Amino acid sequence: MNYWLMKTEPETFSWQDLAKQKRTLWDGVRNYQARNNMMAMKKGDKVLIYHSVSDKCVVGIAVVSKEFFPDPTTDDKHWVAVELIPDKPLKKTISLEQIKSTKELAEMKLIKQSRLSVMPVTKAEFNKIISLGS
DNA sequence: GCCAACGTTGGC
DNA sequence: GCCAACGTTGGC
Repeated sequence: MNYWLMKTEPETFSWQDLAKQKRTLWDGVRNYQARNNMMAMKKGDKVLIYHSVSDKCVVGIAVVSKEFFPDPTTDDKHWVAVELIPDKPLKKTISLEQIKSTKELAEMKLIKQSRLSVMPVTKAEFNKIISLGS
C-alpha cells in the first residue's frame, strides 16, 4: 500500500465536506507532477488530507476508492481525477508548525516543495502523523 | 496583502 | 532549446 498527501483550501473543499458527502471526485489538478502522483495511486491507498492557507493542518485520512480516470472537468485528456472516500478524521490535527518541528517529518515534501498539491508520503511519515494525531 | 518559489508560456 | 516574463500557490 502507498501513502499520499493531498492539499485543499478548506474554503473551497474541506475534510468536513468530504466527510459529509461520503465520497468525492478529486479533479481539477493541472500540474504534471501532481497528476503523475495521482496516476500512481491504487485503490485502497491512504491519503492524508491537508488544509492549506487558512488552516495549515493535516485534518484527516481518506482512501482511494477509484483509480485514475479522465478528468470530467476538461476535454483535455492529459488530466485525470481519482475518487476518494473518507476514512477517519485525526483526533488532533497536525499543524504545519508541528510537522516542521518534528524531526521525523521535517523532510516531508510538504515542506520541501510547498507548491506541490499531490505528493507521496513515506510509511514512516504516515505512521508518525497518525500517532501524533490520535 | 506581500512576496518567494516555482511552473508555464512564448519570443527569439 | 533557452530564458525572460508572467501567473499561481501558499506561507507569513
